[in-house]
Amino acid sequence: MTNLLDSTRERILAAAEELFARTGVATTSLRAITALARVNLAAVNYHFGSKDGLVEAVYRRRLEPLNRARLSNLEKVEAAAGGAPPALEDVMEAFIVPVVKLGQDPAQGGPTVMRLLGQTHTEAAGYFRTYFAGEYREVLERYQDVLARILPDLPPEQIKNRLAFLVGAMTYPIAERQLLELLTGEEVCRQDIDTMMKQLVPFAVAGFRAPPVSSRRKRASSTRKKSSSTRSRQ
Amino acid sequence: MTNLLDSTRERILAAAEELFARTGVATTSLRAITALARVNLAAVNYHFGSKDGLVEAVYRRRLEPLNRARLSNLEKVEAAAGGAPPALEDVMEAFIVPVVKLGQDPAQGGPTVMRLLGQTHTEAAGYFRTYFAGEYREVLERYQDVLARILPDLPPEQIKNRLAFLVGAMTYPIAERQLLELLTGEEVCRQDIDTMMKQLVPFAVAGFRAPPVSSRRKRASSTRKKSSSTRSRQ
DNA sequence: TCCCGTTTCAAACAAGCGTTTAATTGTACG
DNA sequence: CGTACAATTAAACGCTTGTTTGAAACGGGA
Repeated sequence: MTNLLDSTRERILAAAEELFARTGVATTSLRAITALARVNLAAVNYHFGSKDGLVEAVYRRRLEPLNRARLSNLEKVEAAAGGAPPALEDVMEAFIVPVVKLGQDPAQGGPTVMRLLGQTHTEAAGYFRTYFAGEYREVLERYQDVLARILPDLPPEQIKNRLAFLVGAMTYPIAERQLLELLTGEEVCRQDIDTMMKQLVPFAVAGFRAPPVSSRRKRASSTRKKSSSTRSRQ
Repeated sequence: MTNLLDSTRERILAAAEELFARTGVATTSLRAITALARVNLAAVNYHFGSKDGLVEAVYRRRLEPLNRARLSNLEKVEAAAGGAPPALEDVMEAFIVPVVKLGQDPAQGGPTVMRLLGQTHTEAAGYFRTYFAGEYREVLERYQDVLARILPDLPPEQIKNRLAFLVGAMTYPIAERQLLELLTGEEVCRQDIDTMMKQLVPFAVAGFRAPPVSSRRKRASSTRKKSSSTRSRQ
């Protein structure tokens, strides 16, 4: 049967993860993967059936623990709060911190896997849709429910939107770390992603606490006076 | 010389934009593009030199006006404020609204181009790095300077980080609209992207106004050991 | 030892890719 | 008209892609 270390299978997964994270799924050939893994080309089809099967395996290995951690973190936060709505900041951390830990722990993939996750919602969107949408949806719905209790004045669809903002704010800097370097100078990159993700917590907390956007009137007064310009053309 | 309507060139651009937005650059073949444009295969290399040249042309056509609008919007906001720091909300709108307008105006590309832009920072990152990094960087630096004046207590690197959060929060829902549908139900998609982007403004305003994260004291690490005390703020 | 299922291997496969060629058509101008 | 240049076309180029094949090597149980 399969060895516990299963060198071939594991090395294919590691090499594929590395290359997928670096240059994307579509542009990574099986030959590049098997060369890096120092394994025969046919081994991929033998162990994973197809390239698609390999892609699914690569992502599943990382996404499942991540989603499990997010759910269990949320349960803990709720349990600690008793029956009352938990603190918004705790909920944000329950969602964000598992990603930070993923990036910190080489056994879970380390920095490489962060870039891999960043591609989940773009390059690998097809596979994601096919294989993981259900599980991820469950996670988001759970968080949405809790957030609705914390922010009873915020309409459900605005909660959903802000959750999407949060996912984007988390995903983009992870995926585009090196691009960010070009765009904003080196300082963003000299600090590690962990620091950045921790700074995301107060940003998201404040964003969620922003007053609801009233649907009939275009804008209600924000937290501060807003004078000056009428809305000018583009 | 080139015709003003230049049917061949324009139809290649339109078809490529459509397919790039739908399935990405790497997985879109020149044959698929020319078939959709009902144009000969060799026309791409004749008019654009290579596939890379086509990719650059497709993105340049949309990115240049977008960045120009963001810069001129910012100038207007600053001019309207006189010498004083402009309102944060105006600055956020100056950054976000051009994207909304892009999605509303079919002449500028409409919804298709929104998905295209969503891929800018992932799939097309290579081309982006090569051709557009400089221009985009200039835009971000200008905004960063203005934000530094509005939020003097926020360290520059945290401004950069929050700008990255903003870009992500804007990019992701645009790029992954259909994925969002699967994840959070249909409501997110029944409303249009424009509404969503407008809701992003107060979210981002509040996020930027969040107090700076002090660098020396680091938060207790995990969700496990943490009192769920409400953080006083706002 | 032999056997048998599992795993590895080199080689080849058809299909699709971006690009190039050389010939043809279209079109404006002297 | 005829010439010159721009644009289009069908066909082919060489190369890479994911996948399959059939044989070789491995590794414990009888």
